[in-house]
Amino acid sequence: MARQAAVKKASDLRHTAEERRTEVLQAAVAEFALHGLHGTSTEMIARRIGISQPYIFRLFPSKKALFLAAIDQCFDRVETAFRNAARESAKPSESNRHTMASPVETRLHEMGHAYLRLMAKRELLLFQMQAYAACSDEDVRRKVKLRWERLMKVTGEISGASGDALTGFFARGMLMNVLASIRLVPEKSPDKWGHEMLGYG
Amino acid sequence: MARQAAVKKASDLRHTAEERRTEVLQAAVAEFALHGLHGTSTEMIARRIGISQPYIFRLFPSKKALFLAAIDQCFDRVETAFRNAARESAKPSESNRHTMASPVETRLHEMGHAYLRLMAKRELLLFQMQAYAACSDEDVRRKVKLRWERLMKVTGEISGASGDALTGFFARGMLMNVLASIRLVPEKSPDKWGHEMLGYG
DNA sequence: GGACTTAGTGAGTAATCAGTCATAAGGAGG
DNA sequence: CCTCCTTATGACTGATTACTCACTAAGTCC
Repeated sequence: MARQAAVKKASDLRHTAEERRTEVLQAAVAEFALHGLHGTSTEMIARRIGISQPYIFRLFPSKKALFLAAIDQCFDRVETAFRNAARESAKPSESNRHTMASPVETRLHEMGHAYLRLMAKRELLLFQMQAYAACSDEDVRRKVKLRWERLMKVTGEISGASGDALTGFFARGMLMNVLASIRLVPEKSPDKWGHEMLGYG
Repeated sequence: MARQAAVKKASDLRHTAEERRTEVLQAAVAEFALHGLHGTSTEMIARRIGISQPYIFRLFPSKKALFLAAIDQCFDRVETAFRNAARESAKPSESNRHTMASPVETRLHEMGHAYLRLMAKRELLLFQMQAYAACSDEDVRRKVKLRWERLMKVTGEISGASGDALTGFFARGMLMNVLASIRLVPEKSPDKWGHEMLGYG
């Protein structure tokens, strides 16, 4: 509290390199989400957290390496959200006790909601689109492909969903991504829309 | 024919401005598809068709204007393909005479195939992803949103599909876009995959 | 308090960028 | 031949870029 009037730098204190790396990664996701790999300068990322631009290159070997790390972080967050949702839906609760749905359907449905909640912040959503767009770069493509395969595998395992239901699940997710990117949402309330997107239309 | 040994420029002849505009637009789609709005330089576009970079700015007021024109062109191509597919599927043919499907299903199915054929070239596919990614720019977003609304409306009208079937149709399309962008195709043959994507899995 | 490590920066560099402008050059009509 | 319009370019500019490097300063251990 006493620091309040320290005047100068936003980042008064020295942090550990690991803390900084985390900060940079977070800022990178936010900036890359808005302007993409080529549209984002390392200067923009640095300014966002109040460090000097050269310091980025002490923490990450190159801009692309930072972008690749951001991809990993985003897929990690989705994967974690899915795992938590599946674990939650295992125990009976107010959200699923009144349905007649099969456990597989319940789990998928819960995971869909978790995805909606994650994407509501728009940052992950937009970054995802930037990652797909940057796939002409072979390194980016390799990483995104790897994480997609893993995500589909994991999702299938923890939900128990078959190939067809799984395809439908991801298809709806991707449509939602696009429509949310362009802010095109059916006239009805977005909540209802999200609900329908999950297969309850 | 006599010109063959003229040595110097790829574009020997002078063209009309309108012809050039078309060439530039085509080249722009190809380059933007690979490297995005910010990753593509006007120099790259110019080189692709053998004109000087400044001449681009005689034909289009700015790089962004060119990008916006490219968006229109791509949506036009999809829309045309859909219209043709719907018209084709109206008359009985070997591709639909043996099915028990309703006319609406037949039309949607045919339009899905038309989309697959369009996207097979990958150029439109990748450009589409770049357009979505560039939607943090308000002008881009407005244009893409407008064309999406129009495409959904037109698709509904000419196929006769209801809201739900339509959502499923576009959802599958978007999943296909993403999976094709990252070249992630189920183990099975891509043909079969495409077929399943259209709802025959 | 001195030696050493780690966090962090200021100043620079060579390259690339979108966009401007003066001007060349091809072709059509006289 | 000359005139005139359109197509097209070379040379340029000021801004921005990813990335480097020599350096400072904050902690830390003895």
